[in-house]
Amino acid sequence: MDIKDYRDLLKKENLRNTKHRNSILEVIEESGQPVTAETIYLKLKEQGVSISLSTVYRVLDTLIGKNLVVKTSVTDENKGLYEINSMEHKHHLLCIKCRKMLSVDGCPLEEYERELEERLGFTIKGHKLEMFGLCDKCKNCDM
Amino acid sequence: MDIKDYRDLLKKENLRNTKHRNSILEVIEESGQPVTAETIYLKLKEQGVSISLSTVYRVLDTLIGKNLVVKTSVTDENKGLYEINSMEHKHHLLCIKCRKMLSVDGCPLEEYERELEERLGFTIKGHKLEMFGLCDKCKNCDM
DNA sequence: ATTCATGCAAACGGTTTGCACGCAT
DNA sequence: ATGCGTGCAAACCGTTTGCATGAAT
Repeated sequence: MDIKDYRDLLKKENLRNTKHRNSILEVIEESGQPVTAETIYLKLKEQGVSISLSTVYRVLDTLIGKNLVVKTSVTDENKGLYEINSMEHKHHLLCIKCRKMLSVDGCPLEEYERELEERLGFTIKGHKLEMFGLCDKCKNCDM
Repeated sequence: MDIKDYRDLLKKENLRNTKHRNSILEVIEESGQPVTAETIYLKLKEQGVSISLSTVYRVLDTLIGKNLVVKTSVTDENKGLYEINSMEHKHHLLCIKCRKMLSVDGCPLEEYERELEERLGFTIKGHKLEMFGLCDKCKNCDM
């Protein structure tokens, strides 16, 4: 089933159905949080998939080109973070201790942006909001 | 006066008062928007200041260490963006056409964050909000 | 059979670092 | 006189690219 999962998705975008594209989509999807190219690469290696880092980057580029994946942000070490493009408007919550990242649906900014547009003569097309702090677990332990 | 401007600021932080530190602070401050290391470097060259790019980076690191400067974000080309640490809570508006960046004071997120904290058991320590769109000028011209 | 995907190694570009010299204290 | 700041070149690291090979259609 690994190999069939994303076949239709890829076909719809006129992309060839390759093992790598499938496994990369799978890794991103099931990790449930934004991941770096390196993470994808390592997870695949771990699963015994033979792949090169440049392929990961190329597949990511391809998938981004078809809007199946989005590069949502960048880690402290300047590594790009990628996730499935759910098309839903999401924001992120990063735990500064365990580095886990949560996605949050919904958005409190519509009114604010409308007010800013009026005040500044700017037309706002989008935004990116990242919050950071301590997650449930980390805030209750001392190390 | 170039040389005296930031002397006290530097002294207060136990930093030696050097020409480069002064001019870098000056360039960042008077540019009034987040700037890259390269921009700083080029502006200084333009002004006839002899400096190397690595010094720019080192001075930036030093100033960040003393909280005089903050690295607020990253350009599309992965260049870091630096600005004076005004200590005020600010957000940014980037014009996707002319690439000008505006800073906006104030923040509409307090309540939202409190609500999220309650809902998710997360303690939110901070956030970063970037908005993008078309500025006053750009939205009225076609090219 | 043709076109596109992949691996490898080399290139790239922003940033960092080691070392010798120079300047602020 | 001392220690910190600086320039230069080389290293570093995430990402991209050229080229030859392999797989999907």
